[in-house]
Amino acid sequence: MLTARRESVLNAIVEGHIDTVTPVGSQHIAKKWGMRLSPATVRSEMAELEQDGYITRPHTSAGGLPTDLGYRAYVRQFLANPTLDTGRRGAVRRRLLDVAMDQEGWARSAAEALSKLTGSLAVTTAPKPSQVRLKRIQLVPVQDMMVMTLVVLWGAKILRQMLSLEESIPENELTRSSNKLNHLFEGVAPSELADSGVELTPLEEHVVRLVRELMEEEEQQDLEDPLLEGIQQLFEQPELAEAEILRDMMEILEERGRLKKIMQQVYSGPGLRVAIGGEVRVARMRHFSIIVSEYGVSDRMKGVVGVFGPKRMAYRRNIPAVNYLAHLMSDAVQEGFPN
Amino acid sequence: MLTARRESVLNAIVEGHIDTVTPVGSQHIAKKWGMRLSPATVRSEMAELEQDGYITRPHTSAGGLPTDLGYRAYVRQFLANPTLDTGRRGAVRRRLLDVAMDQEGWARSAAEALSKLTGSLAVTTAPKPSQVRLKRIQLVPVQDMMVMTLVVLWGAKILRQMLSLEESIPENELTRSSNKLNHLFEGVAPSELADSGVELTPLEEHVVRLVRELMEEEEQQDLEDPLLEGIQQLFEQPELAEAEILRDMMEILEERGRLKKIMQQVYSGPGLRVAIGGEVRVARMRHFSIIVSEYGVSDRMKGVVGVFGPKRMAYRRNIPAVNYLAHLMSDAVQEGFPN
DNA sequence: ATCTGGCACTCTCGTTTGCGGGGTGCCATA
DNA sequence: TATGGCACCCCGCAAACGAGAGTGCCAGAT
Repeated sequence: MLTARRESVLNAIVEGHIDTVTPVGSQHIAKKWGMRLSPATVRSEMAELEQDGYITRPHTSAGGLPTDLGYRAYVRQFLANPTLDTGRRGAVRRRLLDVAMDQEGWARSAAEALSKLTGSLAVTTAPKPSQVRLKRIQLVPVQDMMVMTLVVLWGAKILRQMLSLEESIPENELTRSSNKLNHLFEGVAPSELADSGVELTPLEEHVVRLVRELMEEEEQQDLEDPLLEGIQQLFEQPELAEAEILRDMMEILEERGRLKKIMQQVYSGPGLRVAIGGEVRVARMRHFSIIVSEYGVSDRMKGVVGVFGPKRMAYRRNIPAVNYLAHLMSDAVQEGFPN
Repeated sequence: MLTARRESVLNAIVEGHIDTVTPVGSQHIAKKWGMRLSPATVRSEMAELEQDGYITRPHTSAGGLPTDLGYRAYVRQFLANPTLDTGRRGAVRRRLLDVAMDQEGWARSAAEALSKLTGSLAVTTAPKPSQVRLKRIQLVPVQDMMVMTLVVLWGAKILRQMLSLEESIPENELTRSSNKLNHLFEGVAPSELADSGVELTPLEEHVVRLVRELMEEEEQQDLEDPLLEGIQQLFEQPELAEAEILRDMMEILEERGRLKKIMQQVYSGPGLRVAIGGEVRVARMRHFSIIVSEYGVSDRMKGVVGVFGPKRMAYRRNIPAVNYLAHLMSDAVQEGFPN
């Protein structure tokens, strides 16, 4: 049973640990408490908390450290109503609605704002339309026998691929082919990108196949690649003195794909989620937590925004911040910006 | 005076330090030497080397450590004729000439190859034409009042920028404007992108101005952004146990621009350069070295390729490797590939 | 004139030892 | 049920110590 008082003790332990990094003992808590409880009483509560799995001790007769479960109980209270204090809102909002940028720039600047707001590593993905549709194909000759295929999709995403030809093809013919394909296939989904009923030249066939492949690949990903902002802040964290933890962090951040996978595992639907340490089944995450929220217009255009840091992060501050940014970004997307 | 024997001792110290990480003492050297010299003799040579600034000692009565000057003298011998043993060449060469990729993919795969070859962090920049010339402008409507401007340059570089309009403009008019501008300005340099003598609509004026700005910005950079491959290898290096060194490294790698600036400072012209520790005037580089070579066709299309690592890196292996890759990449560029 | 062995000395590093302090668990008591 | 008291635990730090690696220098051998 997690009585009210016991929960307060747990809160004190978590927050104590968050700012001191060390295990926190009963005296500390009793003191902070305003002397309404004696250390001895706190100790007995701590014994219960340990029994129930909310805290552990690094060794007998040491202070308490929150377990994942302990953090979870602590975090619960912020998930109920995560609103950011109004003070800091203005600047961020303005920044995000102001400039005309492409999606990636926009998402990056959101990450920057979030990073400033939280003092942690912020992660965003650019908004991605749920349907990949062709906007335009452009064939640009870059050299004899070599053509760059540019594919513009709905939502201003650009794909490109080099294409080497068997024979030289004059520029105006390339233009003609571009136009023809655009006419035939404007707005189609990848699956519709096949039999048009119209005669195609070998080059055009080739291009259609290529574009289809690119679009299918694009279709399989349901998030854009994550953008990180504020890596240096992470390096300030004292836990990284531990070589092993540092290594884990590097492995997670090194390859963008890895972080993306983790976020996908965590967010699963609208609303804000927190994954604490081992809660997400990835070994390297053991010492870290991640707060993730989806943003956008569900089933039309979405992305994710979040904060990554040591388990010992400032949830109290970060959860509302992520939530606020998710709403801001959703609003922007809803109003059709950026797009 | 750096006599032959003294130089050999220096070599032994540097190589000894490279594989043991620790200061290296006279016995070690005498042993490795094949017993042709006694430790005492070596000691007296070391005393001279210290006097002349080629080595230091962490404290009295400790082994020797190469100074930047010491490394410099050591490295000199590899700069004379840096050729890679033929064994490893084939695979790399094939990889680089094989696939049809865009420049960035190509440069990245070169970095990958170099990283594999050296076991270090490899850096490349995609080849960049010395002249920025317009290939094509494309205006793509992404939404009412919002147009994406795509600018394709010679060398298949793509720039893009969102453009918000004052009034809605129908798609076919955008296409017409694209065509008109392409006709007028195909192949021009940024400076020629002004008075065409032809009447332009306000939109077209705006686009021309925008394109010019983008191209001018592009023109100012003489290198593309560096691509890194093999970061994890760096993290294996024992020097990074030192928190301060780790921090320096992060600062250097964190922002691409910083590394780019360092490389620009170092390479300054064709041929291979090595910057050892403090030789390049950047505080964070104190514990690191970088080997850089320009590649490409001078004054037409160039990039750089290099290896970054702790001062204690395997110069003997890395210098020929970088040199080989630079030649390979130059050949490829010369043959007009990639392009 | 150069190299070498010997010797005293220095400095680092790992281990051991002792101790203070923060912390606990338990019990008797208010 | 909460509290104060008390014995005890264990970590972290500092001092002490010895072993080992290495030097500088000198006197003698080549």
